Amino acid sequence: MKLATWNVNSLAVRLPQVLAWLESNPVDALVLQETKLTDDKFPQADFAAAGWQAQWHGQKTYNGVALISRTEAADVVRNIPGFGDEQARVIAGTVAGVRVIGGYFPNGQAPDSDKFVYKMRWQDALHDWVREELSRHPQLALMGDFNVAPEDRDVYDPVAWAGQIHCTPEERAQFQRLLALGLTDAFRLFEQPVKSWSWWDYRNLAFRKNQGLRIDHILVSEALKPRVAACSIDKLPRKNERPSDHAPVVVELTPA
DNA sequence: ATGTCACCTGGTAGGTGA
Repeated sequence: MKLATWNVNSLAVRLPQVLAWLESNPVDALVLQETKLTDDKFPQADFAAAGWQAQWHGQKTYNGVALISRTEAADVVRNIPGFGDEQARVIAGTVAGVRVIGGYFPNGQAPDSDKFVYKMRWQDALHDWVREELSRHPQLALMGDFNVAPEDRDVYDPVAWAGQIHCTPEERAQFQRLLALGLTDAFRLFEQPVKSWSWWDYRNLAFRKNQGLRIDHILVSEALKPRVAACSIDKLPRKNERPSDHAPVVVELTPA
């Protein structure tokens, strides 16, 4: 069984790439971020024609998430229950016995901005809700674009990025609070190449120079952790002619 | 090199967010 996450930076632009990637990578579930589509524009028929189920939660212009799966997701939740939010950032569902939560964490813009305050509030709410979800669904994967580089080894230039957005102590503390719920960063369960990133800025020839951050993550619960067989970042789609700025992250699970 | 991309409004450019 395989699960994956990918920030596609506009599903309208990237739909052909997503369908092609799914054909080469037939995962059981894929969560998407930054679909940037209102719900009426979601390309459900295109996924269905390719043999995929889809659940989605979108809005105009910004954000937007989706859960693509081979079998239909059960108990689907959109956004964090009880947390009033205009922004479409969460979709969750149970696929093949695993609770899959896909999140597009707020960017935060800058540590002294209102958007950073929102990022912290959003993460507080997410934390408390994930704790409840874990009690209901021991086998759980929280994955998505976290917009946080958890450690300096997740940053191409940690000195330049020190204290900058994605690297502040507050964001890293929030990441640790999620781990303290009993979640594990699946990527770090394995030896990985140094300078492993999931995002490269479109500017500055960052991908060519491999200047990136690892901000897309798959966190697994204690009950799911023994099943994790592999976890990797697929850089291939970032080499496309018109790529997303993010690469997919994939986790492989042994059968339950 | 702040060297890009995607979206919007409202127009053939400028602003916003990432």
